[in-house]
Amino acid sequence: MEARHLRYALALAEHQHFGRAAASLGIAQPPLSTQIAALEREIGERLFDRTARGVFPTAAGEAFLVRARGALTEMSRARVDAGRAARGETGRLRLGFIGSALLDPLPGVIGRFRRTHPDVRLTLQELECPSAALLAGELDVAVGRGSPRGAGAEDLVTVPIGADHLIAVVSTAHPFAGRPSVGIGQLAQEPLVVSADAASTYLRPLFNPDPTVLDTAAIARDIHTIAGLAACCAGVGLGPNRMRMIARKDIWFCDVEPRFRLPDLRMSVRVTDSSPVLAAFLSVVRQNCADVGARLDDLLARHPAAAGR
Amino acid sequence: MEARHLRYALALAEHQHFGRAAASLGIAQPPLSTQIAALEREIGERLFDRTARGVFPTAAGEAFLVRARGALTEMSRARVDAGRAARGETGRLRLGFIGSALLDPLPGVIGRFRRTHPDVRLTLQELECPSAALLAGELDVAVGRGSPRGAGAEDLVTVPIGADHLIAVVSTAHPFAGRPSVGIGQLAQEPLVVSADAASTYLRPLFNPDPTVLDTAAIARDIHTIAGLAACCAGVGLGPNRMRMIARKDIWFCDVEPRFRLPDLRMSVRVTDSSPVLAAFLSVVRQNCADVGARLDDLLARHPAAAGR
DNA sequence: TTGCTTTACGTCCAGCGTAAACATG
DNA sequence: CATGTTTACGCTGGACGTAAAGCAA
Repeated sequence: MEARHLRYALALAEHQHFGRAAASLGIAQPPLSTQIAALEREIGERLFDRTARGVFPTAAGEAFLVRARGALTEMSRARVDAGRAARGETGRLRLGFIGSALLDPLPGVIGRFRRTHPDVRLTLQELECPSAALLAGELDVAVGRGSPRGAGAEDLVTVPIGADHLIAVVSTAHPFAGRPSVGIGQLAQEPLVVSADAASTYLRPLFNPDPTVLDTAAIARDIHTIAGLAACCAGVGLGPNRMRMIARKDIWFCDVEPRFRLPDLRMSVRVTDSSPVLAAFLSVVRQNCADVGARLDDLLARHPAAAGR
Repeated sequence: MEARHLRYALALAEHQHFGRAAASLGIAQPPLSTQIAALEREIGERLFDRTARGVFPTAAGEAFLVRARGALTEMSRARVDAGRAARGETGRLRLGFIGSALLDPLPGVIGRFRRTHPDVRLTLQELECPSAALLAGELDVAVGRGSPRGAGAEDLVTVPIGADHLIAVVSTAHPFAGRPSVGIGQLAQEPLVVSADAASTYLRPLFNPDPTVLDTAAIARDIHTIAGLAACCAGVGLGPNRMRMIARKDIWFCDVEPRFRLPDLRMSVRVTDSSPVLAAFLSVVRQNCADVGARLDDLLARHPAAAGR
């Protein structure tokens, strides 16, 4: 049984007339007759009653036609669904990110992606180390800080998706409140509140030649906790400029002088991942984050394993 | 797109290898390759990734395969459903009957039919005049008494499906209680309870030469009411022998001497009705009611309009 | 007779098989 | 080089068209 037989049977049922049905199919009457006969022979039952007043489906024919319609519908859906999947309009994307990414680039990117790709199942997960989950195959996109390390890292491409610099946050009751900026020297006199990796790595050069002040800093898991501890007058919080998005009335933000650049927020994906959903997501990222497109294309072109793209 | 393309794509996805998939399909490798290529060209998307480690569906391919499976399932169901419908295993049968038919032939027939044809939607309806509803096209089978009249009656075939004779029913407090039989002469002395058509037609010869005793009889719509009125000592109920199936403790049944045969219970169907469900039902009736088969065959053979059977 | 379906038969395309060429690790 | 896929090409089955033959009203 071929799809042709189904189409012919449906046309015949619709027109109730071999001649008109054949015309609607763009073929002559006799072939239609032989094809219907062949179908009936294969099914083993008469599907149509040929009467003087027209051609009508038998009980078997009625039952057959219902399924025939279903089968042809599935076939047209197969075509449509394949196209949608190829364009990344359906499917699944697992995105892992560090919490602070939710403040700046992610809301715009994710919001736009959800609007333009409403039928993609988007899994969002806040993680301490998204790139590890990406390497483990639990994610499709990781947004974190620094470059991924570990086995398989050579199969990842990583692009910066947003630069940022250090600012300070204090309670409105703190002497710094109301000041647009503070100097690094002043900071070194204060008890500090920073994130764990900031304390251990990228903030240390800031306090050269004596980075030991960081060893006594309070440690917070995310920037909301930094702001909260600062609000408690537990110390001066240090974090990225995008922390200003936090709208608490009991805190005050100061620029840090001189401006100190923080490690870029970076997005990683597997180069071996040829998922159209990922491609669609990257395309949205390109539109939202300046300069990402060219860097991404460059990296992908250079990468030896980027065959399937 | 033809069903062949779906079968080939599914085989390829299953075996992840052109050669083995082709072998499983009973064709050589190159035709499979060309057919898959043709399918991909028609869909407009690559459906399979050909890698060194095997052939794997792309995202578009995955989406396509889901629908392809669905379409082929529908096609095999089309075949199965057509066969089942042709054998009368599915479909609908509307049966109308007079209440008293529920006592004798219908329980056996309907019970057997439901067991052997559980997927047929059987509509059962108690009616005063089932044959009228059959003529009106509201029924497929009518079980009633006497022969159908009216426009279109020549397109019906009617066979007797059970003979019966008259018995009397009285209260256990009635003088007749305990007697195996009563004579017709004794009945004429008593107040009677009969059905409407019995009073007006087929019971009148019983009381010749003076059928006027029936004019004062109480009229009941069904045999349960006859028995109930008899139980109230409202009179002597007259009805068919199958009335003995009624299991009330406050009534007593007597044969009527001499035995008086009642009009046969008859089953009517439209000769123009070629529904397989009806054929299956008639086949059950044949098995349950002796002699019906031969009579039915005879009537159908003689009928000029019985072409489609 | 008329209108419609089926049968008969010739034609041509398309799907298949064989053989060779081409990619890829 | 070995394995597997694609391209090339001849062949054949079957789907189509035309013409003629049933068939029912």
